[in-house]
Amino acid sequence: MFRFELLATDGLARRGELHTPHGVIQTPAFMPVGTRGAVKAVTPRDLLDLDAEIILGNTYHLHLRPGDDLIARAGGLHAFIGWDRPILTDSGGYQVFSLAAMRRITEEGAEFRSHLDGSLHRLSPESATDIQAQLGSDIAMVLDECVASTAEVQGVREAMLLSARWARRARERLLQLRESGADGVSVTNPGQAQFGIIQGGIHPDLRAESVQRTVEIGFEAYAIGGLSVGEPADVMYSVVGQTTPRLPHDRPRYLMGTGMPDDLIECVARGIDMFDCVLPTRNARNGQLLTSRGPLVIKNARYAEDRTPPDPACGCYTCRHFSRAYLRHLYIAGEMTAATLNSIHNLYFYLDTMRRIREAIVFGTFERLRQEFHQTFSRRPQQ
RNA sequence: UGGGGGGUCGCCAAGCUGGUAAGGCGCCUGACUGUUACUCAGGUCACACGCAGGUUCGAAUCCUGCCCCCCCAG
Repeated sequence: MFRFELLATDGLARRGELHTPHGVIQTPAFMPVGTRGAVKAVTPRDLLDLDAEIILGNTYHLHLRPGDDLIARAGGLHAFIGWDRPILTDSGGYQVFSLAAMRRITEEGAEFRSHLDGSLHRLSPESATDIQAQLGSDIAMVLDECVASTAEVQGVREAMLLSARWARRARERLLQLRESGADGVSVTNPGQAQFGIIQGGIHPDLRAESVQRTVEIGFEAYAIGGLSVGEPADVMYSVVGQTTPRLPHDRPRYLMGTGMPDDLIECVARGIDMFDCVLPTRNARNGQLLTSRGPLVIKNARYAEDRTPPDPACGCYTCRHFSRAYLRHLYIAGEMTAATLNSIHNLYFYLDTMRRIREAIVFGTFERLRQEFHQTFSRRPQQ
């Protein structure tokens, strides 16, 4: 059911197709994040119009609310949220990191204080796997421990080793579920794939060891976690560049949580096939539009009477119909349509960039696209 | 006309047993990378406290007069 087909390469960049129970994903791919079963501010119809081929959901968040049991009874996450294309569920590993103040880590797993009501919850490699089986996503992630890239080497090493031990348990659990199921666990998507996660911070030797320990377990694909968490961009590129050559050539590589548009190009250039990031949607809600020339802060006063579209080069619904002046007004006035229109634009920009990347790889012009992109795109806000 | 209350930054609002003007909102920037539509960080922000005098070393704070606003009663 799950299958990855490598269609073409251009340098280290790869063009492929990922087959899942709910359809095919063209890679390199960007996956919009829909933590709680919804990509914030947009409708599934918008996502279809944008031609998003896969979205994310989050194990931790959906487990707390509305609960994976409820979702399983509803027929699984796809049925529950009205989205019949592929879904990837993150394991909650990132919440181990982002909710650091509210959790405790042991060999067994992670204990969380719910950010909703303070109640205590446990997430183990096994339960994170069970929860995702009930959600019925097409791709499940193993539970891992993500640490800050600036953490002490020893701590990074321990987290990497723990993540590897957890990965083995998660895999064993999944195989067990595939064999015979388990009491109280509904497997709502028998064709679900499971990705392992490479950790090791910014240390090449730890990354190498993590790859070895994770790959020997055997997963449908491998993700690189623990990046874009504070380290400079060039350090991140370097770690990616040192890690992908060690990963199986015939399996997808998924860089978790990244990034800015130029990050995507640079990491495709280093052999990454899949990305997800909250940046386009979160920043849209905070008034930052990402354009071919760089970030545009739509809330700035300078756009108060600017009747041009956010990005004249963009073909999205927002840019075809609305002016910077109007979008600024919506943002300043606190209209929720601002979040919607901005999110549509940013997602279009990301997805369209991926389309152009895919096309360039096929035509063998990826390097030229990469250079042109850097020539026009600047991380500094522009007008 | 009588009685009561009040006039401090664009708005709201501390201070008013005198000692040399809080804060909030707004506005302007920025941050945001496996997401609480959250939030955070800077900046701007009254040689000035309705007006005019007086007392005092010193007054938004005390005194006098005037102007204006609100409420109640006519």
